[in-house]
Amino acid sequence: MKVTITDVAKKANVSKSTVSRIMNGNFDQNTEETVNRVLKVIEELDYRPNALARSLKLTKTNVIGIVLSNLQNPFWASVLEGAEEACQSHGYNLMICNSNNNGEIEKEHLRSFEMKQIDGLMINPTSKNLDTYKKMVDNDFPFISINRKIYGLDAHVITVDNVKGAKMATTHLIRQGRRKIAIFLYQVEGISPRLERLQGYKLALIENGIDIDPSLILMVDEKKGEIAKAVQKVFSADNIPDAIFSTSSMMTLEILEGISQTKYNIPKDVALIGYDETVWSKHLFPPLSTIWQPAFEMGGLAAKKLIEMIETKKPKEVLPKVISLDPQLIKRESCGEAQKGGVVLE
Amino acid sequence: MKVTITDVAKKANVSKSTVSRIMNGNFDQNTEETVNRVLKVIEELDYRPNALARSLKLTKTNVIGIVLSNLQNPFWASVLEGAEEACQSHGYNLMICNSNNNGEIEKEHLRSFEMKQIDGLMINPTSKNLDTYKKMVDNDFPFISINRKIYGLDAHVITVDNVKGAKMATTHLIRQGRRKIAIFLYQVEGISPRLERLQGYKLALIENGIDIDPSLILMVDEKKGEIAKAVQKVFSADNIPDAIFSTSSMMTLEILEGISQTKYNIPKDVALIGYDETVWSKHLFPPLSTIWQPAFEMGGLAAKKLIEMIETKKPKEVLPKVISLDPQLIKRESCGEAQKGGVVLE
DNA sequence: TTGAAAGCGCTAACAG
DNA sequence: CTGTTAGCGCTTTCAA
Repeated sequence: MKVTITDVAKKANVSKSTVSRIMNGNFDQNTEETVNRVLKVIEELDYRPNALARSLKLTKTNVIGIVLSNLQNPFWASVLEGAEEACQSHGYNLMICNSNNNGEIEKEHLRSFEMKQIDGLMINPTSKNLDTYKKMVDNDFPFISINRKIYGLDAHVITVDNVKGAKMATTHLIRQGRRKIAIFLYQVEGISPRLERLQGYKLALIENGIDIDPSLILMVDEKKGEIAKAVQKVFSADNIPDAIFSTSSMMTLEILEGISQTKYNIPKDVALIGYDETVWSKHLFPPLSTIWQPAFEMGGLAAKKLIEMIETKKPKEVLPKVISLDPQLIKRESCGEAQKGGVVLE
Repeated sequence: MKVTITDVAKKANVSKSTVSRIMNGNFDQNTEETVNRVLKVIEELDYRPNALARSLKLTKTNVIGIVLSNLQNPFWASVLEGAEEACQSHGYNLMICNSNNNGEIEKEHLRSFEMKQIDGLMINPTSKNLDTYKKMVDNDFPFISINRKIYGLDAHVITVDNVKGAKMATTHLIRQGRRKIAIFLYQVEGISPRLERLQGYKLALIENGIDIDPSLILMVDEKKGEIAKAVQKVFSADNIPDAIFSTSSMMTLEILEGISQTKYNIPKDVALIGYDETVWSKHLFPPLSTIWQPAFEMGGLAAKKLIEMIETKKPKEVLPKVISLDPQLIKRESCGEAQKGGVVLE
């Protein structure tokens, strides 16, 4: 049924080796006449080499695995697109799976990927399978972490500078005259962007001589409705914030909704800035200030680096191990100063 | 280096066949003693079968390919998540690629997928490679089209009823008292959802005794800025619409922006309804009425159907060939009637 | 310049 | 109940 290299060889009256050579572009090892004849047969038979057999022999699949945790978040959709584009242009295919931030599921996926003999792995790690990550790195398996650092493991990682981003956001609020700045965070759980955004927030306050008020640090569960609760709580407390720093784009929408159910007004009573610029940020009411992250670029860089690690066969020698990209502040009306003409990059 | 079935066999003092049988769960073909011994060695050696070798032998990879065109669009992100989840729960891996709606790129991806011996394909087809799709279907290769029908090809397809959705949207506008309803569409180019949404729009008008005004049918290029131009054009023409039906979520944001630059007000002067409910719809100003589509479900169903086609080995006998899911109307303030309490499903 | 043969790691008759 | 063997489709030495 399917046409194999043997079929081509027979029809062209040559051996499989010859076909193989020609398929792989070693034209100068054969007479022009044979080359043309074989090429013609390949065309006629519409022969496509079985990548499985080839990979088995070469122990190289040209497949890269990527495990992400939330494609609803446009940040990750962009990362994926960036990674896909880079893979494609370098001749690799992408095998994707979704961990949903669940360590068990992640572990299974990694196992499955390994059996499928992927050439390398890009991951937004749950951070719950340190031993597994470590084994890969130790075994010189090409591995790169995207967005999250893995504490206690000297792995390749590419992130956006979260301390910087959070500092920019918080500082912007301070410059707009706000002092009682609340931060909304998902439970930190040792996840580096969360830790670092909190740190950036604190640094900005300290640098500006503002005391850190623990009641303004809102750690919420990722469960539905938790954010609304937190908003309600903070606005019925003694110390009502005059600004909110939301550390995730999905969270921001819920905060907006929560605030709309209070008597407080954005930005008059409370300024709001969100992490992650999105297509909808500027269309919110009021238009939302955000921290933009180079997501597409990050995905692309991660893929390129991984491919370099794969192709040099010396993952550990591909430097630098840590790449940290720069975020940007996008100022809009939600922080209190109507920017005529819309966006202002700092 | 890597541990193979031979290593396990040697260490357990059995043949490869025995190990293979046990790996595949045929426990009753061996004495309990052997089974345990082999299992123990497998564990000790941390043996993971090479899926490449297995697939080569079995001509079955448990890999499904998916080609999409735009992950930025949350609709597709949801489809992908749905598909991924179904694959995962049925023991399949997903290989993903992005055609960017480009026929050439799509063709290359399909070729690459074929060589990688994927078991089946889900695709949002560009519709530019009819011959390729046809060959797959004719060869009994498991193939399913998502969201777009492929005219002239009797392939499996799963869509959301676009005529119905567009009719619901348009009818809603009419019921709100609007008569001069404009529709914004990307160039149709034989793409079924676009054709059908236009058709649904027309049907609604006809059923309500409203003449179709060609000047209110705005076909725009997918290039940046084209929508803004179209908005400007329509609002400086003689026949200014009192409602707009936007047929894509990204488009809607641009229309909103365009309108904000006119003197017209939503919903007072012009009502707006968008295709595709998104996380941000209800946070726009004013909150946007939309047509919701079961994207996650569609992805999941497509994957399950494909898997059935794969596993029965009789793709053509898996019925029905065409699945059409139902959209829903979500009413919000952008169409002119403030809905207290927010969402109202019809 | 070309071919024969071995082997990548696995499965599945078939035989015992 | 278990082992021997052939072979999936390819690449690559080695020899001619």
